[in-house]
Amino acid sequence: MVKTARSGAENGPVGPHVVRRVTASAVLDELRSGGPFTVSELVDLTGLTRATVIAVCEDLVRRGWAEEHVLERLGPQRGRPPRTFGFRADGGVVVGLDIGAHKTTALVADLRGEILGTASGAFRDSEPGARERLDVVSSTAVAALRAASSAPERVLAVGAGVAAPVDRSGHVAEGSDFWEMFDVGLAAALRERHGWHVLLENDANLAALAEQWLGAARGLDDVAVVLAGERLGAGLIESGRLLRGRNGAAGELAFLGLVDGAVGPHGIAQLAREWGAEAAAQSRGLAGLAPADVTAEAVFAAADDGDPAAEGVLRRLEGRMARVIAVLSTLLNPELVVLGGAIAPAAARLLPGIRLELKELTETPAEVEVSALEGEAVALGAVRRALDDVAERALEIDLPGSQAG
Amino acid sequence: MVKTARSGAENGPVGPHVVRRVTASAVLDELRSGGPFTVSELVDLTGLTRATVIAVCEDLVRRGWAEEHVLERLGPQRGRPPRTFGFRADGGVVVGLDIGAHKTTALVADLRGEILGTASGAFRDSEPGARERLDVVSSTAVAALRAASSAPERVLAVGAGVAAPVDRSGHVAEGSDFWEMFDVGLAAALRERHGWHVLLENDANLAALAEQWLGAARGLDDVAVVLAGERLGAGLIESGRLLRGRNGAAGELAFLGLVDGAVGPHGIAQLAREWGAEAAAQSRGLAGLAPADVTAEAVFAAADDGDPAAEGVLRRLEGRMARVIAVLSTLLNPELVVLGGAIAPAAARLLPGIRLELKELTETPAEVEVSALEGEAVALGAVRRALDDVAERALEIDLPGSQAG
DNA sequence: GCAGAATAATTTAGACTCTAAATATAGGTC
DNA sequence: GACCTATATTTAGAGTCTAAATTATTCTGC
Repeated sequence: MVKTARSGAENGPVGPHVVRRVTASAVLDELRSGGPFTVSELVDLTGLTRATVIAVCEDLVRRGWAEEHVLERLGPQRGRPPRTFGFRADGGVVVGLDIGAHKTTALVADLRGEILGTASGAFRDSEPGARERLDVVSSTAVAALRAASSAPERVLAVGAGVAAPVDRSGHVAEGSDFWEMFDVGLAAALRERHGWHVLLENDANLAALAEQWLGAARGLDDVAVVLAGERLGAGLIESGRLLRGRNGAAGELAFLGLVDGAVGPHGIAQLAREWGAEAAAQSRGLAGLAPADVTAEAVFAAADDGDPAAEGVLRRLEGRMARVIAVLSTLLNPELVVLGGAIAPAAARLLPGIRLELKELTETPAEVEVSALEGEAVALGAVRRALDDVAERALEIDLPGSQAG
Repeated sequence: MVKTARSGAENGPVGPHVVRRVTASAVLDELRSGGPFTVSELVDLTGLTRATVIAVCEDLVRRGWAEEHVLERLGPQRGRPPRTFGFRADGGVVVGLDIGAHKTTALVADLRGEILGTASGAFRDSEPGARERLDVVSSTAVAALRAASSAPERVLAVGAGVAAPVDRSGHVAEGSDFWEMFDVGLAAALRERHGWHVLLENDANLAALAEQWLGAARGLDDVAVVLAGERLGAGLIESGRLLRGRNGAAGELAFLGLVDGAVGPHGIAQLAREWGAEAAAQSRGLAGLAPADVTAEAVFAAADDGDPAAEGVLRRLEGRMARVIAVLSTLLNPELVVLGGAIAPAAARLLPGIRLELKELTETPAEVEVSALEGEAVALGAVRRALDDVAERALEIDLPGSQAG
C-alpha cells in the first residue's frame, strides 16, 4: 500500500552477501528460539544445504552470536558424531526500564529474555526535574546490571516505558508538557553516558508486548491490554504489531466520558474512591467509613465482607469496564483483552460480571482475562522491546568479544 | 514481536537468484512509479551498477514487465544516446468489484491503475441467491473487461468488496449468516470460471485504500474512513496497513449505542429519517411533511430552506458523527478521518459542526474531510488491492506474452 | 580386531549474481 | 577528422549457493 521508500539507494549495496544475510537470519532465528541443534537438525529446519549451514554457523560463532557445543552423548549412537551449535544467550544483555511517576524499575535480561537482575529506585521529589529523573533512572539501571553481574558495556539495547504517548520515532508526543522536554533527554542522555541504544515507548504498549510474550495473551496476534489504576490506557496489538497512531497517542481511553457521561477520563482506582464515597455519604453503609476515608482497597474489602453498598460500587465498575472493553471489541476485534495495572489484583472478582455484560454490548466480544504479570508487565515489555530490536539488528551488531571485522 | 514462521524450509530455496529478486524489485518499483527512465537514471535511483541495471531491465523486458523505449531526442545532446526503459502498464489488467446488496460495480484498470472500463449490474431478486449473485457479478466483470477492450485471460488479480467482515485469509467471518456460504463461493467460483485470483475484502477497508490512494487521504499512513449511509462502518489504516482484527470485524462502529444511548447500530440515513419523523410528529414543522414521508433527502432539503426543525436534526447528526469520530481519534489517533458512503454528498454541510464538537470531545482530534470519490470508493479500493497484490507477486507471475520460462 | 553400516563432515565443481575497472560506441563540437 | 562526452559493453574477480563426490567417525556383529 503505497511505496515505502526510494528503494535501492538507501538500503546499502546489494551483492552476494545479502544471500548470506538471509541464510544467517534463518539459522540464527532457529538457534534463538530453540535449544542447541545439530547441523543436521538445522538443515531440516531451514531447508539449507549442510555445507551452507556449517559455513553460516561458523560465521555466527565468529561474530559472537553462536557457540559450538561439545556434545555429551547419552547412549551409544551410530555414525559420525554431529557438530552442535547453540545460541549464545550471554553474548550481551538488554535492559528494560519502567519509568513511573514516583519510581522506576529496571530489569536486566540475557538475549533469550532470562531475567538476570532487578533494581528499583524512587525519585526523591514528588515532582522531580529532568536531571533528578535521569540520575535515578541511570543509577537504577546500573544497579540492576550489577545485580546481574553484568556491565554497561555489555548492554545491546534498552527498552524504556513512560506514561505518555510516544510516536514512531521514539519522541514523546508534543503537547504532553510534562514529558516533552524530558524524552529527548532520556534517550540522548543514556546514549551519552553509557553508549546505550534506547527505545522509548508508551507503557501500555510495553505491557501489551509483555502479555503477548509471557502473559495471558501468549502467542496471540490480536490483543488489547488495558492498564487500569490511577491512570487508564491501553496497548493495542493487531496482527502482531503495536498500534501507535499518528502521534503515538493510540490506545488512549479517554472516550470514557462519551461512553457513560462521566466528565473527563478517570482511572478505575479513582472511580472506586469516588463512587465509594458517594455511597458512604448516602449513608448506605460501606462499613461505616467516613466518605473521606474511602480508598479503593477499602471498597474492595467491604465488598468481600458482603457490604451491599460496596458491592453496588463494584457493579458500577464492572459496567464501566465492560463498556470500555465493548468499544475495543467492536472497533478493533481483538481475540483477547487483558486487564492489567493497579486494578489487576482486584479485577479477578469483576471478571464474571464484565464478561456477562460484554456479551450484551457487542456482537464480537473478546475474551477477557486478568494479567498475571503483577507489577512487572511494563518492565518485561521493555525487555521484550529491546530483545526484538536486538534480533532485528543482530547481523549489523558487532558483539563485544567477537572476532569479526 | 514473536517469530513469524519456521523461516527457511517454506520460503523456497535460497541462492544467488534471491539477489536478482531484490534488484529486480528495486528497478521494477522505480519503473512502476515513474515515467520511462534512462539506465543512468535508474542507476542513480537504485544505487545499483550500470551493468546490473541493464541486465535486470532486459530480464524484465523478457518477462513482460518492462519495455525498451525508442527515444526521441528533443534537442542536441552530448554523448552516446542512452537506452530507456518503461513499465508496461498494459502487461495485464486488474478488476475491482464492489458487490453491494442490490447491485454490483466492476472497474477494469491497467497495471498503473488507469481505469479502462466500467460496468454495473443489478440483482433481479431483492434477496438474490448465491447463484444469482455470482452470475451477475461474473457477467458484470466480463462486461467491464469488454468495455476496456480486454479479456478474462488478461486479468492478473481481482479485488472484491463486500459489506461483511472478511478475515485475513479472505473468508467472510462466521456468524454472518447471509454471506457465510457465499464468500467461498465467490472466490472459488470466479477462479473456477475464469482462473482469476480473487481477493475478498470488507468494503469499508477498500474505501480506505481508495482514499489513501486517490482521495482525501492521499499519501497518509494513519487514516480512518467512515462509510455512513444505511449502514455504518469504518476502514482503518494504521502505519500504512489495514486493520482487520482477529476475525476481520475491526472497523465496526456498532458501539454507537454506547456512545449516546441509542439502541443498536444505526446508519446515518436511517437516523435522519427517524429523527426527522420525530420532529415532524412533534409538529415542529419540517416543511409540513407527514412523518411517514420523511426521507433523509427531505430533511437535508428542508434544512437548506431554513426549516429550524430540520436544522435541529442536522445538529443531532453532527453530534452523533462527532462522537463516533472522537472515539476513533482517541483510540486510534489517525491523522485524518474521511467521511464517505451515501452520506458524503450531504456531509460537507455537517463538517463545520462536526469539527467544532470534535475539539471538545478529544485531546487528539483528527482532521475531518469528506470523500470526493463519490460512489466509486469501494470499487477503486478493490482495484488498489488488486494492484498491490500484483506488485507483491510480480516476479512470480508469468505475464501473458512473456518469453520467460 | 576388523569388515560393514550408518551418519555426518568436508571438499570439489558448477552456476549465478554482484561490483569495479577497462574498453568500446554513438553522437556532438571544433 | 580529431576530440569530447555520456553511455554501453566486456572482462575479471569475489561471494554465495547447490549438488555430488569424497572422507571421517562411530557403532554393530562376528
